[in-house]
Amino acid sequence: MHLQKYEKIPRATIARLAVYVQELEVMEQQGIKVISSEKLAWSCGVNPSQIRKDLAYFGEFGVRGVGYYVYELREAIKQSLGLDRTWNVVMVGVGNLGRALLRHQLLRKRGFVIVAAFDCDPFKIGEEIAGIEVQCSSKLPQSTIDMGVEIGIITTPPERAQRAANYLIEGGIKGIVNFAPSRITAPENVVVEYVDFIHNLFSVAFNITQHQIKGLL
Amino acid sequence: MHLQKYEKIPRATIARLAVYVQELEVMEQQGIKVISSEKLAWSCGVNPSQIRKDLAYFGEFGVRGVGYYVYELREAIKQSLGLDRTWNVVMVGVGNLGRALLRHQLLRKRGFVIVAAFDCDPFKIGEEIAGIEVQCSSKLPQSTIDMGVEIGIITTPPERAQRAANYLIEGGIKGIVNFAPSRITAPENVVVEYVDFIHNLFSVAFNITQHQIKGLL
DNA sequence: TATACATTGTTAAAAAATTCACTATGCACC
DNA sequence: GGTGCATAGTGAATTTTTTAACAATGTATA
Repeated sequence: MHLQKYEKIPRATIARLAVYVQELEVMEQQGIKVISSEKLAWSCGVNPSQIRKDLAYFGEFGVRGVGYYVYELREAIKQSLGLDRTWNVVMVGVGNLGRALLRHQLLRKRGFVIVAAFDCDPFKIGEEIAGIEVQCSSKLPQSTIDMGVEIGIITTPPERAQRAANYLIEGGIKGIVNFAPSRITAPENVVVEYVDFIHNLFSVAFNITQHQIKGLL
Repeated sequence: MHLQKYEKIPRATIARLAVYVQELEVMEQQGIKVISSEKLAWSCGVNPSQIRKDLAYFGEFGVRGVGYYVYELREAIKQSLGLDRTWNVVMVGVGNLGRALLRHQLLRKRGFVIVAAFDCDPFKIGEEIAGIEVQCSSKLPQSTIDMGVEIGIITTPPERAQRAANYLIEGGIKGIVNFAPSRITAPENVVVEYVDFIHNLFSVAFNITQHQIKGLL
């Protein structure tokens, strides 16, 4: 096992590594066996040094004068990110987005297996989606403890996100991905990550506006 | 209208401004009229200076010794981001995620109105979701031109993302939000933004692993 | 009107991230 | 085995972003 240099790794590096994995998989499917940092950089839209630096946090994976072996690099990155295993996930809040995620194939393909789904709406409880039966939220803490679940996904409306988080925390969860557009508070030892694609729409809207302003100057 | 100082604005600032808007709305609902950068910072999980700096890119919105008027600040930020209008959006790819977004209320609430949806699957064409009829992708370029659409959302499988992008570009779109896990190429004048929540799961998984390693040391 | 206080706006310092430039090294071919 | 070439790894320089510190200024009170 490659031993990571003990140094704080930038958040941005983690995000990029995920992109590298993605692109390496595409290359693998295309039958490409070896890739240089320059070509990989080009297809990921980053600088080649950036890639080499990002990888350097975790070890040496390339061959000088040659490049990186696609398969090996991908595996090495996945291992570095802790993705050489599967993670059990529970979901709280079975609305439109929740359903879409439950049915989403890619999650499982990436090693994230949704093992249970919870909602507080009596009309939803008992419903089966993608082979998973929706359970009452009050059962959440005990279930996650029993099943040894480590990650929770929140897809409730924003006003119920904190309550969902509390259930998850009570259930001994270690990390939360919050899709609800609201901040939540959690103890230090619980990792919280926010997903909000409205931000990306904001960003696009802003950049379009900027482009137009620049065009006028 | 507040004139933005002509200076490049960090991407991270834009993302944070979106968070500020979110939290300001929560505060407004709670009847809070005035807020200091310190309190807002606390609830957004950032540093107070950060907030003041972020806002300074766009103008002066606060009152020294008092703070910021919640309503005014929110409006000012929205205006700064180009969100004091509605944006017409089209969607390409009506799978699970696409359907969820079509039914999502928050998009419209934020001023992003999905005016048309396209898919290349004959079984989906003609279907109506949330009041929008799915059309054949080949009609996309002409439709977006006719409707004056500026933003396109791609929710196709990754292998069809580039084709979707090409249609959108042909249709004179100005910005793309790509939910498919694959990079796309577009001309300079088209803004592209990627959304991939798998990254966030990766990040959580990684951080959990790190926590545990740190715990062992 | 002056004084105290709170909090912004802003400049300077610090920290972090990115990019550059160069060194080291593996491979292919002679 | 030696030479040339390509490309990874890395330390230094640069750029960007964040944080801290403080000066400016509006409000409230006497």
